[in-house]
Amino acid sequence: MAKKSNSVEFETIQKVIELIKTYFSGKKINLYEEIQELGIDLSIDKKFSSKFSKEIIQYLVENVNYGEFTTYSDIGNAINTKAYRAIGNVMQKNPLPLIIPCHRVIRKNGTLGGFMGETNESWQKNLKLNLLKIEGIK
DNA sequence: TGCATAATAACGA
DNA sequence: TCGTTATTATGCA
Repeated sequence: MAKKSNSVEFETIQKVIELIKTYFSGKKINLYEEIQELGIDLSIDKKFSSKFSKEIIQYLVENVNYGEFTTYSDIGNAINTKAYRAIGNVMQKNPLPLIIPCHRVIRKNGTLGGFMGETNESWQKNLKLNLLKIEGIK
């Protein structure tokens, strides 16, 4: 039976789940690369429209690996802007949280910042903290 | 505590 | 569409 080019085999999904399990077990893997190697198209060009947002995401997937973290101002320096709030806006629209490591972006003063649109105490923000703990950051 | 700074959503016209 | 305004996962004086 013919499968559409943009559909994904169940087997592939299982592999993705294994990757995520591996990630949560504490092993250092690059989810973005590993998942893309399974043949799933995660190209940033398709997920983000503006050049501004592409630069931010590219910086993240290329420079912030497992166990590392960055700050909103670091990203600002990297792409030559002081619009730190705009960077947060891009994160909020991240279609692939976890895979694109927006949880590794924290505030310069050491506090967490937000996650998945939430700034107050919430399960989303708590999740961010726990992800960082798993990676040995916080 | 205020202001700068860029993107985006929400409006009206 | 297009201009204006409010909002934002920030940072710094």
